[in-house]
Amino acid sequence: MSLRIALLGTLAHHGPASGYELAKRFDASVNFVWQAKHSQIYPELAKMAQTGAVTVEDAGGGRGRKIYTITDAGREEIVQWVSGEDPYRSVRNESGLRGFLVTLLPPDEAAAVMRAEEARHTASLNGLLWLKEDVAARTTPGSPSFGQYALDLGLRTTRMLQQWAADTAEDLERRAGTEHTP
Amino acid sequence: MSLRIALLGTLAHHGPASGYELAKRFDASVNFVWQAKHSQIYPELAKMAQTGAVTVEDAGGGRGRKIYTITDAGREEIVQWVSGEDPYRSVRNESGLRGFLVTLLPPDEAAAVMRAEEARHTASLNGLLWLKEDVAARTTPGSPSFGQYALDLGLRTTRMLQQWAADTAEDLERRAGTEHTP
DNA sequence: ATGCGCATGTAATGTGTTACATGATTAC
DNA sequence: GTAATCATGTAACACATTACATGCGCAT
Repeated sequence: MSLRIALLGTLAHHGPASGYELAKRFDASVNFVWQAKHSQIYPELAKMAQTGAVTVEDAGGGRGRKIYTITDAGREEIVQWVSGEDPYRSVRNESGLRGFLVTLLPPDEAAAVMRAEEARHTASLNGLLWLKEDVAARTTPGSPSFGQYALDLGLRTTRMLQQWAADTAEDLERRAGTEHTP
Repeated sequence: MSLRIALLGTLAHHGPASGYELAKRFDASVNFVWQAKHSQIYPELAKMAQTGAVTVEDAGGGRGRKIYTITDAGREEIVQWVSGEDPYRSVRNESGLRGFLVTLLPPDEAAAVMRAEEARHTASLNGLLWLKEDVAARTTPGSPSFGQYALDLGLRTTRMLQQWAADTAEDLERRAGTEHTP
């Protein structure tokens, strides 16, 4: 369900697109909250076309390129989902899982793992900051602006993760230093 | 793979447990980074017993209760995974996805959705703070302390999400106020 | 005896990943 | 001509959720 909604949202925000374009947009925006490969996106688009959430039209380019456009029914689906009262929130955070397990390594090795995570987060933070400038440059100030809140969330999440990795690494390094090597 | 590792990690941190206990521990700790239902946990434990990552022993209670214990091979699997160089980090954040889509609602409705999210995060933050006190009370100060970094990550994540929901709601409310109703 | 919490599992279905397969257009 | 990028799809497999099914022990 969530993938379907995420795709509809992307179509609603940025307008009609081909499956390929959609996959790239996905990578460049929703990516830090939801991920999907093209092999999952294509069948989902076909399914949505059948149920009337999107319309398809054939276009040139590549091997039979298709453009998908969201319908009113599709928009209605988004509204229903967003304002829905389902209390369950699915969560998956592989970086966080590492944090759970890192204490099982000796402090010095654990610290190295966390420094690597920190570097990874720094890199994606730079990517997001670049994206933000890019979006700001193309947006009229004061307008609703696509994915503004989501981008903000992405920045906050990445900064938090980076900071956590750095603090954890520091703590582990301190421990490794004061350790009585057995 | 990640579920397997998360289960092994839970066994390594808290010691031997039955599938049922493990499922509850999972809910109470790893929950905010990884989720799993008992129907996924039981078969995975059976599989791990076959490959020698854990050992099983039968115990009383219920309908044939079984206790699982991590082996050295299981610990080695964790170490390999944590220090592994796989750059892919799977992410799934349904709360975040809502943030992406909320701008598709009229500002006042969107604000209400975000206020509801904020309340949800406040509730889970309280749960984590309670958990933290509970853990602190049972842990010797200065010791490595199980899942310390992960709990810290949980607190930071939840606080960040709560703050983001509040800020977003505020912004949306401001917009709803200054709006020229069409 | 009725319901609740402990306890374990399976079956059907849905979602997601990896690998395979194909072909057009553009730049060098 | 050949490599990269655009472009779409399927098949096999792995992972996850929902629903079904069972049974013990304890409290009311």
